[in-house]
Amino acid sequence: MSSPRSPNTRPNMRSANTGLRLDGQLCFALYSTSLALTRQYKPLLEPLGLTYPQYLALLVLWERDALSVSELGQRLFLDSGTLTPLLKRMEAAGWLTRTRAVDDERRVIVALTPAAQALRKQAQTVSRQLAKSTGCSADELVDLTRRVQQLRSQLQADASAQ
Amino acid sequence: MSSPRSPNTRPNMRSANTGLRLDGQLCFALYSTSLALTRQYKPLLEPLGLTYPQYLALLVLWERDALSVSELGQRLFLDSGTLTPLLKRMEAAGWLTRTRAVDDERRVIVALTPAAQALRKQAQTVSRQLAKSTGCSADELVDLTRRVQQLRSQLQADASAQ
DNA sequence: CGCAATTCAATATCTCGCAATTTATTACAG
DNA sequence: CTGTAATAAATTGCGAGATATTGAATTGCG
Repeated sequence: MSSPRSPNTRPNMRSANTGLRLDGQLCFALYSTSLALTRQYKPLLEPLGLTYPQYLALLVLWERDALSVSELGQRLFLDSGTLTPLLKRMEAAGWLTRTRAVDDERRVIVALTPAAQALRKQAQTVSRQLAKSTGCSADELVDLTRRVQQLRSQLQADASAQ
Repeated sequence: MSSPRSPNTRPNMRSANTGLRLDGQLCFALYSTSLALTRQYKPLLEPLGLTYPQYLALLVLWERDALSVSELGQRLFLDSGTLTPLLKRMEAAGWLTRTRAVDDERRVIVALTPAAQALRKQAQTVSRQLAKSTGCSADELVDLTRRVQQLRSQLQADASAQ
């Protein structure tokens, strides 16, 4: 298979359509790499009975359990309309419980079951395999992560500024 | 906040859950940033009658028109099962035509309509606005793009190696 | 009490990926 | 050649995700 990198990609010379190409490459790079990462996770998570967004939700809840839907959404940058069906599937699979808060019945508290807590160790194996797939050193991963996070912050600051 | 050693982020020494946290941050950073970018594009693309993946397909076709479905899929890293309904919607919207190749009737050739070609100029406006939203310099964008692309290549090399 | 804000749920549309199917082409055995 | 098997390309169906819109229940405050 030939490399997907197009031979006429020259970031140094700036032609008239630089703006379109440049942004095209950045948005597309993030998009396609995120999808590639999802594909990479899939076979690792499948034996555990998890999808990739479900795994991300567990990552959050392993660090801080018993969050409300909106608190979880803040950490995942996802809407409640996205989370509700996802959490229902996870509840049906036995990973968590959804109960109304006693002090405020509008809030739904999401709490992990013992099964989900026991899963944490296996997830470490998954994450180690993934880190290997990236072929990057720990320092490279940290640096890249920080840059991408910074970009996300910028985008959100810009979005809320409007 | 640009000190080389952030005080609350210590990637080098860590306890047992290092791998899990590290990878969690990278995969999640890419995932959430890609979604944030999609959200940023949405209001800009909506008046044009385009979704984000449709815009990406146009980016490819503006550079090289008259591709087959699988060739387009190779450039977008997407399956034909994903592209077929997307392309049908774009055909219904009048952006492109889908015709069987005369020399090999298995292949479906996707070609832009004049309307889609005329859209290219407006898309440059969109991309300029986006570049502004990132708050990054052109050099920063180029560098970040290259790193993310490299990560994608690594992931795919690893995936096909299995 | 009445009204606005908050929180989640229900619905509809568009993506994504995989597996199974259909249709076309190619290879090959006879 | 010819018929059949293998291969290739696209489509279809299914389950899961994201998003926006709408709506309903709850809370808080004037």
